[in-house]
Amino acid sequence: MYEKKIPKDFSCGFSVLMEIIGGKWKSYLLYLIHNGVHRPNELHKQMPSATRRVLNMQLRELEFHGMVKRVIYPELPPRVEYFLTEFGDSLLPVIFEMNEWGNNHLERFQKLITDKQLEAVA
Amino acid sequence: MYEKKIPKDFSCGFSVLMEIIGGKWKSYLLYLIHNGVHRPNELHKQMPSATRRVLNMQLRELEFHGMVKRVIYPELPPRVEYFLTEFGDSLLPVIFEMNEWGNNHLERFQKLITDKQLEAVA
DNA sequence: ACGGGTATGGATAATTTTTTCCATACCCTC
DNA sequence: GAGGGTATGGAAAAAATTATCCATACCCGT
Repeated sequence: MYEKKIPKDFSCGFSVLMEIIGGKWKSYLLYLIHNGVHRPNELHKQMPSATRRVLNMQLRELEFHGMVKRVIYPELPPRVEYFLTEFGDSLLPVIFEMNEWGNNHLERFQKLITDKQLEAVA
Repeated sequence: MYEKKIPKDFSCGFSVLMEIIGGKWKSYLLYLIHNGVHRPNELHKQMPSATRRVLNMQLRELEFHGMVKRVIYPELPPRVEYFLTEFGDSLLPVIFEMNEWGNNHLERFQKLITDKQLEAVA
């Protein structure tokens, strides 16, 4: 386990939220689980560009933070399913609003990026 | 200037938002500028644990993304002030909602962190 | 026995972000 | 001219995050 060297300051709500959903795939994981994708392998199929390794790690962090619950079925082959907790559910409206703001300015932002790349080429 | 090697995917609103406010001090910068702290040195005094270097870099990114406007006064000693753009203003409600969610769960989260540290010591 | 399915994690490399250190340039006051 | 104020950025180190590679273990069907 990696030990952080610079202590983080969780004195404001924003920093807490960022600690919980700051990971590269976390918000998408929450979204997919909310949408009925519960098993690790299924989640991976929905986001092939992520590694199983990273998904497992971020899922465990989400579990540690109380956003998802990991249910192990005593079967063979092994089956595991993740579900949102009540805590995790409460986060969805925030994620949706964040996503909505971004969508409202998506084109403008993409144009910005494109123009910058053109400029770099020229 | 640092060139990214892994291209980012800005196809969803969430990723756009995270690109804009994902930096360690960016949301706090926006908040302070909104609250009337406009000059770089004043901003630094409000967040002493950040370096002037980092603040400058993140301010330039916020400017590039169109969230703040940098105004240079042709005076001596030099004076520079940052202001939120209309674009930046539209982001504030989202930041406030993120912060509010975190505040509502602040104690629970901090207890989680504390317990983990105690566990590590034991 | 081999290939495929499930789920997971160690070790290390690569990438990205942030920090640290030091440098510039100009003006003012003492 | 020494010390303070303003604003800014290069170079490199440190820290944090993510990616890559390979390994485990068990079961099923062929």
